[in-house]
Amino acid sequence: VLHVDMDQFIAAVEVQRRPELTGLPVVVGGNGDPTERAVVATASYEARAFGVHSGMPMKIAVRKCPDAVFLPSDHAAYEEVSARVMAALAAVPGVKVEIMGWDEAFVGAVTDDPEALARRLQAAVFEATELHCTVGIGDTTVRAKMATGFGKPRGVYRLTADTWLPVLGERSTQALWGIGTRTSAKLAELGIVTVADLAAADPHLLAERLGPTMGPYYAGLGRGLGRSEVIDTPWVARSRSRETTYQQDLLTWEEIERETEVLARRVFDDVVGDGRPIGRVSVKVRFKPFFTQIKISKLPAPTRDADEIVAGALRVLDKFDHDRPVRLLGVRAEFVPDGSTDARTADPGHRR
DNA sequence: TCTGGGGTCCTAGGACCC
DNA sequence: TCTGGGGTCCTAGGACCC
Repeated sequence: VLHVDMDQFIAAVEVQRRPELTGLPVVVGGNGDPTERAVVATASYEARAFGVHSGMPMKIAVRKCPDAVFLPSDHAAYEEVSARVMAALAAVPGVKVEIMGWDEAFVGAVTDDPEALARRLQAAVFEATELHCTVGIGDTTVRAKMATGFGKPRGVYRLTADTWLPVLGERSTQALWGIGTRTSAKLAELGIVTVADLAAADPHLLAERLGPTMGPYYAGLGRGLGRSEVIDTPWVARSRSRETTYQQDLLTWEEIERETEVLARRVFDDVVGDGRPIGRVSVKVRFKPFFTQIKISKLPAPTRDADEIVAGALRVLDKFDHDRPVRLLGVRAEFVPDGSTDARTADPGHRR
């Protein structure tokens, strides 16, 4: 299993089409206006030196680095480059490609020389895009994914069953793919702090404290265990959603209903081409100052009709408090589940 | 200090039925 | 009048990822 991850993807795309930005602090996020409610999608290395990082509110970023170049996030541009990256990978003979996001993919192959294959993948991506990537190698998706971090930038790195603990054993469990701050804190309460601790933990205890599926999964994660096959069948989306943070809080219920309808129609536009019916609709409301609730409801019957999706969203919306300022609204439509299960589902925690 | 947008899956509890 | 055990469906909330 190889994990291909583009280096500084968004910043690299932006600098590539504006070479005059080379060497400058560049911050991409929102619509490029750092006075608005938005967060940083990517900061160039030069901007990072000022303490700017992705996820940071743009308002904070401009305070830390007032001279940075602020650019709007341009999804269409990143998608176009991403498609070329994925096509270049898929064109390498003898590989399977599993796309994991705009800028990363697993590549499966049978080879005696995975490092040589990794270099071939890097060359193929560079030829197609003139952009650089890093390749991690492992015998599971977890080992390959974790290896990538050690190869950045432009490198190749391999993790094996033998090197997993020597390399990662002393790191915090939070370094692992699929363990964030919450789970890391829960594990710490059990005395499990490092990857080595987790590797040695009792799966039964973890099942008791973290759930019958996730507990044993985390125990395996500590040892680098995971899926060893790359699945190249196209991903079938479970849902589509649209959400908006308003620059000014919405204050009247009429306005909140109007905006919910706008979002619901946008979701309809996204799903109409798919052909599959919608079975459930959910609405997300973020109240002032930052309290978020999601409510969901099954539709009376599966539908492909715009008005029924809108009506469903408005029925769900009506269950929220009517008299509080709203800073975000979201609408999600779920396709009717089709019963057949994707093998990726056997790999809990991430998108599989 | 102010916290985006788009996704996936797991867990737990209540309602309801036999 | 007070009550077990098992199962399914539904929704809310949580956690994580890119």
